This record gives sequence, C-alpha cells and structure tokens, in this order.
Amino acid sequence: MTDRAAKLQSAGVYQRSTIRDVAARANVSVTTASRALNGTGRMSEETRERVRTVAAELDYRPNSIARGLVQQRSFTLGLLTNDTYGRFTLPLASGLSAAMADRGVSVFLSAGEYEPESLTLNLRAMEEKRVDGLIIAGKRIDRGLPIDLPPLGMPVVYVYAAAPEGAVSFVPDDENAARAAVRHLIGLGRNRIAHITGPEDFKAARLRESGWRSALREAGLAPHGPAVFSAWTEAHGFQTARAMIDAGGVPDAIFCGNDQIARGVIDAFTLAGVRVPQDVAVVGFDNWEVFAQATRPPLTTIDMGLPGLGRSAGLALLDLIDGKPVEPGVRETPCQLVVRESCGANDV
Amino acid sequence: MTDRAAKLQSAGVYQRSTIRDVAARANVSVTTASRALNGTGRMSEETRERVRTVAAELDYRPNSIARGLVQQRSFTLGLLTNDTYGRFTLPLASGLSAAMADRGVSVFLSAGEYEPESLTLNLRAMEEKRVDGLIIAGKRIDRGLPIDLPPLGMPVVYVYAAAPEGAVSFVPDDENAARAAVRHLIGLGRNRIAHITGPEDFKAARLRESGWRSALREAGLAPHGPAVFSAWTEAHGFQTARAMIDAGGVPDAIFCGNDQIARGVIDAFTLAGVRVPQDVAVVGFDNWEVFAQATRPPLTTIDMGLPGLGRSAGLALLDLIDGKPVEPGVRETPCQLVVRESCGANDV
DNA sequence: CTGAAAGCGCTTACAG
DNA sequence: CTGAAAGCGCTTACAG
Repeated sequence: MTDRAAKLQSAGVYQRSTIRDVAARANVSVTTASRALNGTGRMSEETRERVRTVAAELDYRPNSIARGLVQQRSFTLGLLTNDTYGRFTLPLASGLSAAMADRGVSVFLSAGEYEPESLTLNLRAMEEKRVDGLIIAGKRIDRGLPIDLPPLGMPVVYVYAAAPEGAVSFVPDDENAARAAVRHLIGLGRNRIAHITGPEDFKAARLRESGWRSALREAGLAPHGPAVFSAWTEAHGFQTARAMIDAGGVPDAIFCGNDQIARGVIDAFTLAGVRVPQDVAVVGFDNWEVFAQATRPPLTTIDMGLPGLGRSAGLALLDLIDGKPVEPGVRETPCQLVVRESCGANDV
Repeated sequence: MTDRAAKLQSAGVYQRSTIRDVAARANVSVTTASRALNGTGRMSEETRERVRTVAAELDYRPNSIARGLVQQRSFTLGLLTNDTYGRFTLPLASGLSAAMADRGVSVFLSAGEYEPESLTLNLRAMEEKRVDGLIIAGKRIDRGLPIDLPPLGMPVVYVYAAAPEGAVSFVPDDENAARAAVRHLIGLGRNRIAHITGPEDFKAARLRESGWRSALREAGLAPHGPAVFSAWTEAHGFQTARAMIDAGGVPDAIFCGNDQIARGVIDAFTLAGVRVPQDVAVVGFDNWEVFAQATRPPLTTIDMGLPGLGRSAGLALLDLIDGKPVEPGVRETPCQLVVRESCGANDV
C-alpha cells in the first residue's frame, strides 16, 4: 500500500481498487488487464475470464478520469438551458441521460434563467471538465440562449432552440402535429374548426396555425374565422371562448395552441352550459399532464415526445463527437396525438 | 508539437493549450506556472502576473480531469432523482448548479422515473466518473428512491426525500410554513378556517395539517371541521368546496395543502357565486406559478424556496467532501408566504 | 523564490 | 498471446 493510500484509508476515505490491483491478483500485466476488461486485443478466453472475475471480486470500477486523460475524452456531455421552469427541460434531460447512461456517458446540467453570468460560469466549469460536447436547449424554437456563446471548440447540438446556420438541431414537427390534430377532428365529423393559440411572434404558434390551415384545406374546409393569437394562457382561452359564446358563433371544434389555452376554453364553455365534446370538441397541444388530465373531460392533445427529442439529440451529438458524418440542419421529429375524451372519439 | 497533437489538429480537432505551453511562454517551470495560476506558493508578484497574463493570452483552461487525477477529486457532483416531472427537480437543480458553478463544481443529472435499472446505470456511470459526492432528491419527504443504493463510499446529502438514520438531509419546514399561512388568514380577521389537503399518508400533508391546528390553537380558535384529506388534485378541491356549499357550511377561509387543490376550490366557489376573497379567503401551498397565477384571483401561497434548498444541500455536501464536520439530521429550511389576492390582503 | 521529478490510473503504440 | 514503457496534463513533496 502506498503512503497516500494509507493516509487516505486512515482518514476514513474509502479506497477503490485500481487496475493494478486487478492485474496483480489475476497474475497478468496491467496491459493485459486493461485489454481484458475493455474487450480489446486478442487473448485466451481463459485469461479474459479470469481478469473479469477478479475485477468483479474486487468490485473494480475503472477510473474514467484516468481513462479520459489518455483518450482525450471525458465521456461527459453538458446540457445548457435557460428553462428553469422545468416544463421542457426535465423530460428532455431524462430522455437524454437515460440514453447516454447506456453508453457510459454522463451529463452535466446547467440551468439558469436570465442569468448570463451564471450560464457563463457553468460553461467555463464544463470547459474545464473537458466535456466532449454540448446540448443547448431553449424554451422556444425561435430563440437561442440569452448569452452569446464564445467559440466552443467542441461539437454542439441544439434542441428546442434556434440554431446558427449549419448547426445540427432538433425541434418537434409542430406543423404536422397540428395537421394531425385537426385531421382527427375532421375524422370525427367536425367541420367548423377554430384555432386559438399563442403570440404570433412565436414560430411554434405560426407553424401550428399553418398546420391547422393545411389540414382544413386538404379536407376542402374553410377555417372557422381567423386564428386568434395571444398569450399562451388559460385566460386567453377563457376570454376567447367567452367572446365566441357572446357573439353566438360557437364552432363545433377548437384546436388550441397549448393545453393551458384549451383548459381556459373548456372552463368557459362548461360555465356557459356548452357541452364538451358533444357541442364542441377541443384539442390541446403539449400533453402537460397536470392540465390535460385535470380538464373535465380529460384533454385530447399532442405529445411532443420530449424524452425522445433529448435522446435523439444526444445520439447525434455522440456521432459528432466520434467524428461520424452528421447532416447539418433542422431535424423535425414526429409528435403524437394522445386521444382522451375532449373530442368524443372514445364515445363511439 | 507532438505526433498526437499534429494528428488531432489535422483531424480538425481544436487543440487547447496546456500548462506546459503557458510555462514555456512565460519562461518559468511548470511547477511555478501551476502555483502562479492556483495562487499557491510564494513568488514575486511580477512572476505571478506574467504567468497569468500569458495564460489569458493563450486562453488557457486548466484541465480539471488531469487535476482531478492527482488530487483525487473530480470537482463533480451527482444529482440523482426519481422526479422526472420537473416540478421539484428543476428549481432545485438550478439553485444547486448555480451555487456549485461559483466554486468550480459541476453537477451530473440523473433523472429517471420508476426505472431502477436506469438509475443504477446512471449511478455506475457517476461512480466511474468519481463524483465527489451525491445529492439524492425525491418527490416526497417520506420516501426514498425506488432503488436500494449500494454502499456508495462517498458523501451523500438528501433533499426532499426520506433519509437513512444519521444522514444529512434538507426538507422544507412544512409545519411552520402552514402555521404562517394560517396566521396570515387570522391576521386578516378570518376565524372559521378550514383545511383541504392531500392524502394523509403523506408526511407533508400531516405536517401542514398540524401547522394549521397549532396556528388556530395559538389564536384560541377552533378548526372549522376536520381536515379533509384526499388526492393532491384540483378535483379534490373542487368537490370538497362543492360539498361545503351544498351543506351550507362555507367557512370564511380555507388553507389548502397545495395550489392545485386551491385552484379547484376557487373554481367551485366562483361557479357557485361565492366570492373569493370577499366571502372566503384561500391560501395554497407550492407557489407553482402556472396555477398560482392562473387562478382568479391570483393565489396567495407558500413558496418552498427550492433553489435555496438545492443550494444549501450542495454547500453541505461540499463541506462533507472537504471533511468538515456537518451535523447529521434533518434540516428544515424556512419557506415564504407569497401574498397575492386570494385573501384580500392587498385590498386594504 | 524556483524547479526537476514522481506520480495520479489508465491506454496504447511498440516489441517480443 | 503477452508485457514493459511512455505518456495524457496536471499537482506536490522534496531539494536547492
């Protein structure tokens, strides 16, 4: 035992076995032990097995810091986001870290809202840790982070955020998702379909509106009035539905730009005695369960598949890191319609 | 330039400068460069300055992997959680990572719901990265993670989760927060104060109920009926309020166990023409803004200060890692009442 | 005040 | 099929 090991142990620090311990116990060189454990090189099956058994006995955990130093890789990724709200980031991060863990890669999280200094500090800490690459996630698809990143000298993949020219990025396929939602309504026999959504300066709002229009066009239907753009809030949905009632122009279906708007819409109708889904069908967007499950009736809505988005981004980043060719550009990943009861689809 | 450097550079890999580059350019030994950069050792101010200037010129970033290898520290923490929902984890993680970044420490996130294998894999990846310590976060204060952690051989701090005997853990001070909420109501002249909350088998529900009782007792008031325990949902709040109306026993204030319940309560009253806050004041718990801001009127509620909780836990973990004495046990951190309009406090 | 040397725990040419 | 040696980029006794 070295002096250091003795000192650490007497200080109560748990001392891990190293590859030298494994090699010694298995009567092979460190070289052979390394190769046996990593499945590289050629050696007798017997030797490889013996080394592995010994490693298991010693509960050996390779020190990826040491490995990283020689391989010039840290097996580590950074996830940088300005969404501290959690709505997007956590599902995304969990999909990402699950996929990465399978490959021995861990991910650093740096979440900071509106605090450029904090993001910068986190970024610097990650640079010093020599992360192999970076995932940059936002909270809207047409905005980047609130800081100008310095030249990073490492691969970067963008998710749910605006990306610079030539970068690799992933966003949900808002337009097709919207089209699918509206088609669902059409398939249930609705033909006066309105759209209430978020602010027009959000690209997501524009894409969803466009999906709504094109599904109607394909079916030979006219939009029921213009789309009503405003805040992504319940209040917006509530007031707009209220206004429809007052004007006597209630449609037979409403496609909403998000679940909160849908919630407000349903509340307003319920309050006024308009029945959902009998009189008017409602679809949301996001599948944010605290809303989608809490509406009466439960909300049919679009799930953006955020964990899958995180996973895809991570895998693309890994390819980039490995120097594999990755087509630059914006990848639009498919979303899924989650059918509950707000359209009457399950009553048939 | 070494062969490796040449090869990497020709492969388009950005090559960082090392401490040797800095030392050479500043005409000092690597030893001196290291000491100058770290502020250790004694040397002329002039030398130290010169080294630092050169480091800045070369945009030198110390390789914390190499440093970690010799110092047997990775300057890295793991955050393990089974809350993929995001409600608790992300605010907590952002407070944690901000506080850690200030100290050059980065945090790995592993979030996995109900997937023991995934958590195990992530944990193993973190062990191999030699994280200096672990933060284990849950989604209720009386449950641990769904996996039995193997002996970890590293410091651990628990947050918002059950902790084993003798461990260091942090939870919000539910009982005093509840007491403060109820005192607020009493201070506004309310004296028939009911309590609607989550399932009784949640410790958080029991603590909040107990805070409600003791605030009333201190003020010489009787509880308005027994606490109504059930799900943490809007539906529970809605139905219970509805039942109060039907029974003709509407109190003049309701302290709710969370914001969702409060939301349901307010909706039911509004629907029945009972005015909030004029006829009945409502307080929630969580300060979950999508709910607390969306109720009409906006909700007065308790903020648990999750970023601060994450920060405190991180600092305690750092102390543990540094071998400083840390008192074991459960630390109950103070919460804050956020006054909005559902109690009429701002109308005075 | 400054530096040469050893070493952290691995991987990987290179040699046999 | 196997191993001795060099080296990844730092820090830190030890020596002067």
